[in-house]
Amino acid sequence: MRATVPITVNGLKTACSQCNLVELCLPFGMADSELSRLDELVGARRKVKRQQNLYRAGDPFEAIYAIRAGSFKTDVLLEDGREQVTGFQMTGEILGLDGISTETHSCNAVALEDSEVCVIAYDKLEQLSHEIDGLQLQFHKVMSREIVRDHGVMMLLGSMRAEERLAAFLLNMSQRFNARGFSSQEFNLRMTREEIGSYLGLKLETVSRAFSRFQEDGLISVQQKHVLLLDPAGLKKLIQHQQGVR
Amino acid sequence: MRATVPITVNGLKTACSQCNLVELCLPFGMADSELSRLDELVGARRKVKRQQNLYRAGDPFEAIYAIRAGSFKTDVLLEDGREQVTGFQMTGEILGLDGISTETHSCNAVALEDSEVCVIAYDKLEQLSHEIDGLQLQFHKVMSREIVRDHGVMMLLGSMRAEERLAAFLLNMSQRFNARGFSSQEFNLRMTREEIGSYLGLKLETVSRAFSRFQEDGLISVQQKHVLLLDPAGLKKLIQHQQGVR
DNA sequence: CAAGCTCGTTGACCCACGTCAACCAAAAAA
DNA sequence: TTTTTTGGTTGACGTGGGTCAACGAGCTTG
Repeated sequence: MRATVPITVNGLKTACSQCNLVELCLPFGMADSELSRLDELVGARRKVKRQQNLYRAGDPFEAIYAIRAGSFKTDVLLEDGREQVTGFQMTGEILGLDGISTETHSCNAVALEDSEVCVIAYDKLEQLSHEIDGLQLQFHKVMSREIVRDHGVMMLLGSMRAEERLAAFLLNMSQRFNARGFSSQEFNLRMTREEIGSYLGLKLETVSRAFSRFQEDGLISVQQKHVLLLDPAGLKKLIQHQQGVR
Repeated sequence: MRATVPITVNGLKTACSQCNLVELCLPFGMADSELSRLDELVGARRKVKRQQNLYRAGDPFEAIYAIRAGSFKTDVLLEDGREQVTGFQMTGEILGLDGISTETHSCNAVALEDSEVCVIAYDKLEQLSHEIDGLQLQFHKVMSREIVRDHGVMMLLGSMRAEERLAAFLLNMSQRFNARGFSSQEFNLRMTREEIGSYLGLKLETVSRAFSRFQEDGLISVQQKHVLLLDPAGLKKLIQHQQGVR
């Protein structure tokens, strides 16, 4: 069992209008005039240390969270202990949408490194959505994007072979690092082989072997969590032209 | 290539307030006073014949759809022709949410039988959500429920073995038929073994074999699309106590 | 009411990935 | 620093489910 309590809430508010993540986050695409009204939306920021939960399955739903710094994984647990990682989230991405439907969170959100989130009280979001036109649309887009992303993961899990899954995963990470101003070729993964495996429906050994295979084939260079994409086009080709199994 | 055009739009409007699907559909949980205002939401109904598309990946997004009668599947296609069924939808369920994020549908929706949907123009929904308090919340819940459902499918695909997947699928269908006033023990599936297989990340032969195995073990009785659940508890146990593979 | 379909079942065989185990490198703790 | 723990790699081997193929039962269409 991991410690759950020691989570710091710090009072210093951040204005969305002055946040450099604005073009990745909930306010993306909103007019400046609307943007300033958003500043009342973020109640507080909250720090979450590595390995700590932002929330757990079963927790009452009160707020959604925008990642200000760091990264998270979300997962679902079966009674018998099996874990399925349902996603990895980076700065600007929104956590907690699963809680709206039953007013109870249905998955766990765990920080992969020391992180910080903006707490967005859901009732305030609802209320402001009535008033600010662009906010409602943006929020709907965020939820819809999550649904589309989930369909992509189903495609991965249901129809692709191990190496295709890992290739798709690496290209996805690359694209997301790039969108955040980091290199698309070189990055450090924040999750373990086991977590990648859980996400991709594979055992950690299979993930490790696929990494090694890619390196042998000159597609990437890996050392532990450090990844260098030498041939992104090659990875893309692997997904499209490889014979599917299932 | 399948015919795409011959889809009937019929003018006769249905009031949500008089629809018997109200407690399964978007308006679920809304006050009567709010409900009557909803009637302006549904523009028209549209019939979709078996095997025809309600919409296709790439179509511009304009509306979401509530299923009035019949059933659908949604799927995603890879360039090389691989298909992943992302869901099966029944009466009262909402289709088209994937389109909001990019204003373009990202999957295909195909009728499994002759069906009928209520067309809900998205701009009208947005507008009414500003005015009717309960509507916004309900819509958010519908989207959130879809996200939670998707996580469940990821669990299936990523962490369960073939027989567990099929057991979970059958119990899910049973529960949904039951919610619609049909028997939870006996029902007719609307999809083929291949479609079930695609949804569950299995080949049709594996699905067929799992059906046969369940029948041998006295858990169900199957003949083609007709299913009789003889021992739902046994199916449940299979999911919880079986050793997971992945 | 045949003649074609499409869909489902079953068997024989095979392979991608899981399992088990040994080992090493990094990171954390002492 | 040394010790311990955690995470990653690699090999040998086993198996769940994929592949290929034959066949039969319902629908559908003429």
